[in-house]
Amino acid sequence: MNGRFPIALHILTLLSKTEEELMSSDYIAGSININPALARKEISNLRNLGLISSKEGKSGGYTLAKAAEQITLADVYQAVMSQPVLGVAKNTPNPDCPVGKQINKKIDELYTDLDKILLKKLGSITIEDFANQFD
Amino acid sequence: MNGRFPIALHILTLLSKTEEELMSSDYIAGSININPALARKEISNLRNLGLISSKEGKSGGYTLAKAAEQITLADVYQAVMSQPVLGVAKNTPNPDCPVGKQINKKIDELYTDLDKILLKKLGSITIEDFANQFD
DNA sequence: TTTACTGTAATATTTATTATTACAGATGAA
DNA sequence: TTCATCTGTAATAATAAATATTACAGTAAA
Repeated sequence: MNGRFPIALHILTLLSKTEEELMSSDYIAGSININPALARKEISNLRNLGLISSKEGKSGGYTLAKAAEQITLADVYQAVMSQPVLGVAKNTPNPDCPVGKQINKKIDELYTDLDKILLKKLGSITIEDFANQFD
Repeated sequence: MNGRFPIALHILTLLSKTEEELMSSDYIAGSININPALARKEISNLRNLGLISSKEGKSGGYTLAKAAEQITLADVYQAVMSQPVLGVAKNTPNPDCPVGKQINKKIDELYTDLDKILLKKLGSITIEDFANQFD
């Protein structure tokens, strides 16, 4: 996984802390300490996935699109992961070698198993759970 | 995780296929289709961890340092992972924000949990198991 | 003493990530 | 109506990480 998971989780946690009022990308970016455009980009992704609502224009900003107890860390994980956790087997091994010939397939199967296990755990933790750890 | 896991797993799987004879880095690199120096670098790491034995000089090469059923994928995982699977929370969030102040710690705790789960699964699969999937 | 290996460092190249800049479009308020 | 403030998004630049390459010293067998 990459640095997007912490960022997405941070964003959603912040939003869960303010029920009604809209939060700006500047504020969010300031809390995470990243560039506002980068924050907006990730928010955009999260919005496309139905996790965040936005309002444009003056005094616009963001809120959660659903209750914090209805968003799990599995949603976050899937939002930011383009590839399986353990990375992709991106070698092109020698097809004349019995091992090389099949190893990518076998590694993919393993990764699928591991992903399932991770998702199960992540699916058991909601944003509400996570956010409740903070003061 | 990065591309090193597939490479290390490939190497150990290959070695498990030849009981006694030594295998050269050229052959190994050829099967994986990577540079021999890169293969030797990973092998060197695996050797330092007691998973591979090597012999220098003419007709030198590599063998497993222990039986394939005594090496698990958790060993491989730990050999190649310097960081937790999900990456490190490497932002330096705003310490004046209650969330920013503590989020790295909380994310680290989560990652530790997830790592444990992955290691449990990986620890249940040996190189022998994995290699037996191949013809 | 030549040949075929490993061991390792130094460096180059490529790829991925992250940051920055810029600006059009939307909305509310003076 | 026009100004200020915000989102949305693209284009680009900068940085960091992964991977590949080259080179060669050291070791051991023949």
